[in-house]
Amino acid sequence: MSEKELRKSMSVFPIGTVIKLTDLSARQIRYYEAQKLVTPKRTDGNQRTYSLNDVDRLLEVKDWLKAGYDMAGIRSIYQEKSATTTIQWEEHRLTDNDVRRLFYDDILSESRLGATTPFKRS
DNA sequence: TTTCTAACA
DNA sequence: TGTTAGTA
Repeated sequence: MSEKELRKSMSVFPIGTVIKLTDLSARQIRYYEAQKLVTPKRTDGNQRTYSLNDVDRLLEVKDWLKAGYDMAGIRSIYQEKSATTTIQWEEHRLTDNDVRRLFYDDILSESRLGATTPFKRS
């Protein structure tokens, strides 16, 4: 893993900063952590500290939600293991972009309708 | 002041 | 998900 990636994985900001960066509520951010969508580190007084990668992941989660995914669906998208190598990380990005491209039209139509119309299969 | 956990009018 | 209570 390059130094640049190490920095992206470095947990540095508190939840307050993440809220501003993602426009998600603290409630949602903590809930997504419980769903294993992000894994912030804990510091001093049990405070959560997020990395750039965590913020990026949260922003992607917002896209999945807009595309109509539910927690279970998003959870299945990222079922990565503890050891995330550089190559696996890159592949993960490509996969995300491909899927996002697939739902591009859906996301646009959702925006036009102004309302969220969840579509899930069983 | 900010964040944390737990719980619910 | 929002929001509130009582802490650290």
